[in-house]
Formats: sequence, C-alpha cells, structure tokens
Amino acid sequence: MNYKEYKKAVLTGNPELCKEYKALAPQYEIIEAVIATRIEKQMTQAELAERADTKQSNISRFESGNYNPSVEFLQKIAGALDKQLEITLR
Amino acid sequence: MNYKEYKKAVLTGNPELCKEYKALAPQYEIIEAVIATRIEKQMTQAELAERADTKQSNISRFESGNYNPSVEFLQKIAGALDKQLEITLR
DNA sequence: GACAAACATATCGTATATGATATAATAAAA
DNA sequence: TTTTATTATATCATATACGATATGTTTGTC
Repeated sequence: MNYKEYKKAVLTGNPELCKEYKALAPQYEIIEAVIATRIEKQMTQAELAERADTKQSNISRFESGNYNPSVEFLQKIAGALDKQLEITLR
Repeated sequence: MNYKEYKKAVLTGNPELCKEYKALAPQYEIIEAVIATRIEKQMTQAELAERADTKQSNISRFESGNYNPSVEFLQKIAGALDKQLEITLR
C-alpha cells in the first residue's frame, strides 16, 4: 500500500477498510493530522516550513507521504504547529 | 539534553522536571515504552531483533537513545512486540 | 574466579532522509 | 485570460539511519 491507496480508502469512506489501513500505516495518520492542523490554522506550506526551519518543498514532500520521516523531523513539524508529538505503543 | 540526562531526570523522580523532559523528548518516551514492553514480555534484545528482522546491536543502539529513528524503524519494533505504533499531535 | 548470557560500543558500507534550489503544475483571484 | 499564490515534482549534495560484523563490557550463576 502506498499513500495514494491509503487516501483513496479513506476518501471512499469504507470505515472497516479505513480502520485497517490506519492500523497498518500510522505514518499516514500523522500526515493527515499535520495537514488538518495546518489547514485549521490557515497556514501555507511555506509558512509552516519557515516556522519549522525548512523549506516548502520539504513540507510538500512530507505531506505527499512518499518517504519515511524521522522522529526529529516530525517533532520540528509538530512544534511549528504549536503541538506536542506523541509516540506510543498500543 | 541527551538521553542520559533524561534518564537521570526520570530516575531521580522529580515529577515536574520529568514531565517537562518528556514533553521535550517524545522519542525518549517511545524508547522507555519499548524497553518496558520488551522486559515485560521477557524478551532479550537478540530475540526482539530477530522478530524485527534486524540485529541485537541495532536494538541496543536504539535503546541507547543516541540517534534519531525513522517511523518505519519504530513500526518494525512495535510489530515485533505485538503492538501498534501510534503517532499523534496533542 | 571461570564461564555464559545479555547488553553496549565501535566501525564500515549502503541506502535514504533532509536541506536546498529550481521549476512545473494547480488553484484562486483580478 | 492574465496574474498571483500555493502546492507538487525533480534533482543534487550532504548527513545520517540502518544493517551487519566484531568485540568489549556488564551481569549473573556455578
């Protein structure tokens, strides 16, 4: 599964499939959360990038879901959104 | 702050300092969670490594907290512990 | 102390994350 | 449509994650 498939599953709204996918791919959940928060705060990728001390293209790359970010990177993004990153086992 | 300082703060048991440190360093929390779960399941680093398809030394390196793991790596570890990795914004 | 099991550290090679810049594509507004 | 704002994609250089092996260190048991 890649992120495009994931988004499709989420957007089709099949709840079971959706849940299953989310369990498989927590990195996609954090992407969704970041995008949602950024939109909610009416920030552009460029603004988020500046606050996170990186570039717009890197934010876009992250949001596209086509790579495997590090914890440090996620923390930078979270901080730039005035949020705390939480990583847990369930 | 590095992980040794973090552990010291946690182990001294100063709750405020401890909380503050945890907020600063979610990656340390997941390390603690992994170690706790591994011990709880009475697994050695070598056993965990085998289940996670890696080597004991790499588990040790992760648990030592001296580097910056990727989401994918964390997922492998979580899976090997029969757990779900959760990454959220709070 | 001797031995073994578990964990830590060092190091190297390779793959990939990340920053950075440029530019293309898209959306939105005039 | 033209212009502008926003996001996506491509690419390169550098840093670092990660796998792997070897070896050191600690811990426990006899």
